[in-house]
Amino acid sequence: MIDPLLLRENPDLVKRSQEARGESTAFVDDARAADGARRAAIAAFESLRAEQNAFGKQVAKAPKEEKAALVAQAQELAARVKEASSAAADAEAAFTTAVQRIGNVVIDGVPAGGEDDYDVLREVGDIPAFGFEPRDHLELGELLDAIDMQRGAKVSGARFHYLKGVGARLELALMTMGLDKAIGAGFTPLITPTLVRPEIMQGTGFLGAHAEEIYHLPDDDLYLTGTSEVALAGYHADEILDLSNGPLRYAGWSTCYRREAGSHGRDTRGIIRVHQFNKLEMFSYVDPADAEAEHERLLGWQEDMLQALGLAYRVIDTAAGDLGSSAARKYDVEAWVPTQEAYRELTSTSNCTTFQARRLDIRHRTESGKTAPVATLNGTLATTRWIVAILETHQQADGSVVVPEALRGYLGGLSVLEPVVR
RNA sequence: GGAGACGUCGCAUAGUCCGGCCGAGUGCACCACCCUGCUAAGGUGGAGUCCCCGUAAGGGGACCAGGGGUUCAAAUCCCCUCGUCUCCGCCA
Repeated sequence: MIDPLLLRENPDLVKRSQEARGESTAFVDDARAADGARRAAIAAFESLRAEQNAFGKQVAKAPKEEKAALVAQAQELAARVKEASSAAADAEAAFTTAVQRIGNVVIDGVPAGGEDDYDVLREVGDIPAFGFEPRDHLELGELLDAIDMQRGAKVSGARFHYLKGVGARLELALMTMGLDKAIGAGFTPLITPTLVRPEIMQGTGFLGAHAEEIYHLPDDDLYLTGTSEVALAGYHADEILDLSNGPLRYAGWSTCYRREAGSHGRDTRGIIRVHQFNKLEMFSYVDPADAEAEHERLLGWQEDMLQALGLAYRVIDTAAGDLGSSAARKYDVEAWVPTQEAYRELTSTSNCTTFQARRLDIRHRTESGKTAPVATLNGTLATTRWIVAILETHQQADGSVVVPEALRGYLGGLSVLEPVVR
């Protein structure tokens, strides 16, 4: 949720943000009108309530013989209070609905427009060249007996897979390498719940435009998380944090579930787009003044990972229209996937400024002693999908795959993954 | 799955039976000051969160797990939900 004060005092800024996102500026006017109506309704209720409170004290103190008359009077007042109270509650709800239609105010410099309007910030690493026809990750995965899509489909359906043998080890190695990276940077490891309550899913902003992407268990009214961000953001919901010693940083390790509704036919081959995968996610709670610097730090750690794995990649500054409602800026790191001759997203890091924290009621105490919403940021350090880029980038003519040096320690010293003869 | 107990301001608790004098007492912790010849003890005062009006000083409202109800009036009575604990049963 955006800052109601900003809406009141600088609606034009909010409108410009909406325009950059390609969304309606009318939402801003609607929300402002709802804000005015809400405040008027609250004022009306509160003055009536004050009257009732004062009157109630008189009734309590009054001698017996006068009580009956006073109570009769109070009854009438009570009816008016009740009416004003529900009017105020309605106005409050209307305001909340209106303000929640507005996305986070994008940061200056974020390119306007939609999915294809990103800025490329930099390209790093050499695009691999092969003296042979490179195999795609699934062909390699099957040669190595590392990925089994057929059995995944048999057991769970399309877009499910088994990681087997070196495939399973590779994923654990990546995740563990990411975890070590995070721990080195001062993150606290956290293995998170993957089923969460509606209010947490709502609070993190995933029940809006992306609702159809999310698995829901109606019998228990719980949602399966599509990213550990949900549980990591919910972790400190309704709390006042102490940030006087710097940011609170968590590295969440969890399985993620996505319905992939609306992506039928896209990335149907292999493990690029699957319903269930694992992810190691950084999550920071910071003083809003430090948010943009933290964002750069998260991006830096992500790039360290890709560089250590010998992957060619580029960093893009995602356009406003492709941000999602909570983010004010988002950088994606995309690795080169040789057989697709394209960069594909491996990580994403978002600065949600105070937007997410406001909804989840996460605050910190400022130097003046007042409370204020914190800023939240998240960023990926490893996921199942990375296996795609690693296998394809480091493959050799015989179908074997050279293990990047940085990963060998996590694979018991294994330096080459060899095809399995069956 | 069955039975029961409980959920109060950072922590620990009082208040709930008998509704109004309870936004709420006490202890610890905390902050300021005072006192004390020293890492202890004592004294005085302060201190919750959110919202509304106001430039401000200040005023007002809400909040006793959450939601609803009864009532002129609810921490207190009733209902539902969530959570914690204990016992029994069951289980990968």
